[in-house]
Amino acid sequence: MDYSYDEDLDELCPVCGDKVSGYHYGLLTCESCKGFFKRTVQNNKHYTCTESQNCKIDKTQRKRCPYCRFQKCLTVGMRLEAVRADRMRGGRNKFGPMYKRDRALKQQKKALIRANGFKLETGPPMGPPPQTDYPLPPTLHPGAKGLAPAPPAGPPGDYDRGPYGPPALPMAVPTHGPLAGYLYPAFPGRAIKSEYPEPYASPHDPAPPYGYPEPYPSGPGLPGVPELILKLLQLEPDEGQLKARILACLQEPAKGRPDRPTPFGLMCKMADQTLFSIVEWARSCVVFKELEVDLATVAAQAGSLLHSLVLRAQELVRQLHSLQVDKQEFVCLKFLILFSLDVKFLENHSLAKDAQEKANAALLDYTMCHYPHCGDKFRQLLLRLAEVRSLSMQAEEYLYHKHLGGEVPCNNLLIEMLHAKRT
DNA sequence: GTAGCCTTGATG
DNA sequence: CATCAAGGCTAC
Repeated sequence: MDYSYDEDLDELCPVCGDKVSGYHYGLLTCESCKGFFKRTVQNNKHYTCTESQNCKIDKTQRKRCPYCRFQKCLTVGMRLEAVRADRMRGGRNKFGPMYKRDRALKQQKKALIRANGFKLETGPPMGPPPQTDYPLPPTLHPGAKGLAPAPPAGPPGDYDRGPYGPPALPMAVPTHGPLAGYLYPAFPGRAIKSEYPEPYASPHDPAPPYGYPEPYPSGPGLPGVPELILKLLQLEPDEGQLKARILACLQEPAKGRPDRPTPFGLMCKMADQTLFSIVEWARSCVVFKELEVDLATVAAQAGSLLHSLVLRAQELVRQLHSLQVDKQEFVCLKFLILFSLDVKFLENHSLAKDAQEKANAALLDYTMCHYPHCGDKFRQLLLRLAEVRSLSMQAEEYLYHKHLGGEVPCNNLLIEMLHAKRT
């Protein structure tokens, strides 16, 4: 039989990479993941992972870990609400218009790519095909202005919203938390015909801003997530690995210094390991690879007090927590910091400026699309960004001051970078 | 339990 | 009436 959407049939399932058979529970997936998702939700199944909850899910291994498979289903955006509590067959649900828009958008994208000769770049060879053809004009972003396939198609306050306000975004699903929150407790309301019956079909507890167990929650066409954000998400380092590395480093006895490490010494070690990770990330970051920098002399000045820096940093963290920064926003902020335009003698300034503008636009798009009830979020995020920059400059001053006094205990990447900035 | 195929039924 | 995304069935 011929599918009228055969244009989409060459797409691959965002969960396992198998061939897509149509829209199922919110997005294009294969037949097997459709069935798996249905069985899991209908039968209120709870799985456990015997590994570290980040098993690779592909066509050949998808049966090995149902826990991670289901997590991935949620992460890429499959909708619990689309599984019918009353098991009513046939008909259509309220996702119909969303599917229609998504199809239209895909067609539009393809037409544009054909017309402009855009090269479809495939992401790194991991997980399912990311299909993040990121060099797309911003006009293709799911806009905040309605044109687009914004998944929360309905009015604010409907099925996409958890009890605390933030939408049940694919990415906002807590991937480590107990699964209890996501399933219908054995379909308590059999009489309910609706596909979006319980408020607890949405996660109660939005993912903590910085604890992301899943390194690559990729998914083609995550509805409402701008392409740049998808690309950045793919580049995210594995939080677990980073923590383990920092921890291992802290437990290592310092060479040639048998005395007990001071808190400041420990902080330097942590900063060093974190910096390694940031440098790794930056080196792999889109656009950043193309920058050329001519380093200049920076005047040294005396630093300020560590105590006030720590207090300010704590306050900043508190504010970020209360803002409920999600992962999409987090990667955007990181990218914006990387492309701060205050680097002197940056040669291709326009490239950096362009990258920053794109990231700004993506962030604005994203926050307006997903947090429309919180119209101020974009501005709030930028304010925090300014605070991050200010804090980092003062921390740098402080460190340099300590370094000149011979007080920085480790000869490390941190100091190398300080020197690089000041020579 | 998985996954391919079948049946159903609202929608346009 | 055709479409297509739900649920159902069943061989494996």
